[in-house]
Amino acid sequence: MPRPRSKTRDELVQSAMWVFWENGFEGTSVEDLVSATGVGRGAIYSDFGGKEELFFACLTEYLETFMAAAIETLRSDAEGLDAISDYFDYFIGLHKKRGMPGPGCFIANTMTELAPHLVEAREKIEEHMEMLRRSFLRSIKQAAKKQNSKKGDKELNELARLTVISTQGLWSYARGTSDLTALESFKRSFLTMLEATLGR
Amino acid sequence: MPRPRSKTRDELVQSAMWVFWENGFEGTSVEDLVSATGVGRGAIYSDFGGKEELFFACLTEYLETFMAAAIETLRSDAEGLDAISDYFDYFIGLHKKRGMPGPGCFIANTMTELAPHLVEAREKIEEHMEMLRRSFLRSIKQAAKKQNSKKGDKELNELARLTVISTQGLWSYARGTSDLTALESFKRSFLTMLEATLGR
DNA sequence: ATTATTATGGAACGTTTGTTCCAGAATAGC
DNA sequence: GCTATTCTGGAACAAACGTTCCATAATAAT
Repeated sequence: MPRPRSKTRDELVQSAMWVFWENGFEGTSVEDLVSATGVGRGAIYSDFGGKEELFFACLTEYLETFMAAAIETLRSDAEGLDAISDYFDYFIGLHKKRGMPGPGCFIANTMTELAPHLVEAREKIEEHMEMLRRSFLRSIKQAAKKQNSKKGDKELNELARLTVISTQGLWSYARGTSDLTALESFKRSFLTMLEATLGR
Repeated sequence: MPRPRSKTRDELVQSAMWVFWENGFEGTSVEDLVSATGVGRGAIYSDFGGKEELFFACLTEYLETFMAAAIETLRSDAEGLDAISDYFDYFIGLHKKRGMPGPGCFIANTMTELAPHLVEAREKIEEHMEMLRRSFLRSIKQAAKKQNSKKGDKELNELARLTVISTQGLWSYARGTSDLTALESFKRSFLTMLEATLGR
């Protein structure tokens, strides 16, 4: 008996996600969202309550779909540094598809724009960073074992966090340059560094 | 004969710089600037023409004073990796003084927020990144020589760029965490990695 | 003191912002 | 075909935005 929706809630979130990802929270107006999603203002407010709630729904969607798939590359077939290489390829592939300067990482963008002033955003981001760090740690431990590394647990943990932070830097950098090869070059150098460091 | 200024143009830029640095371009209203600088709206428009022009003046000020001093740490007394360590300390010291979550790096913030959509910002940033890369390269070459590294010029160049990107990641990260020790930990790990990589 | 000159800061501008609201459109069951 | 239900999208809103403008204040020169 209800009138059917032209777009489901999930479809709306997915369309809006790209807009927020590219332009940030402040850089996106509700008008932008309306014209990008093809949905009326009423729908946004009846479904989410406001721009900020929609933004957080998009952030969650990003974590649960896009980012989850990226992390999945760290847990699938490849092992050790090869897995980390796959993680890079996943993001670089996106930028190859979307063109440069690219969208970067939605989480990294939000960290820069909102985290200092919005506790809610900061908590969500810190939680995600922890998950990413643990996934990197797993691959790094595999690599350390394979190389008979003498590094202790504490050092491997620090390397995992360093990988998280450096990686966020790369995705930020991807928003500021037109040079796609810089991303490939970073990946190569970073893996070389990791290998050299573990081989001690 | 003219009425003297309550604040010189340079003082205005310096006050405004901190506001833009903390809150970004979109996140800062002209009202914010007025109350932060203690200057009337008229002054902003007669001196700069508008919000965007003032923003770029602040970006330039940041590069010429704050960032120039940071790069100076790479060229002064310390050599090789010690110089890079000093560069880290310079920024970490700022965050120690200002409190966490910190302001990060004005350039890195602008790269994330404006670079994809504003060519003018992108060019200014790319130019600065090049300068920073060359400065890192100088220190890295010193370190390579000291360690009798077998790395070729191409690899050292890639390491310098990686250092730029990773570092930007750290300053972004500083906006999203309350944990100051994470910055110190990153510095330590990163220098360890650089040393291990060069010693090959 | 008077005048000439220039910065000042608040009033007022038209837009654009995020949000609210509701008449009407669109379907499912009868 | 009619009714009940609920989603739709544009009209309308106050607030905030960036910007313009000008009477006023404040000095330096006369």
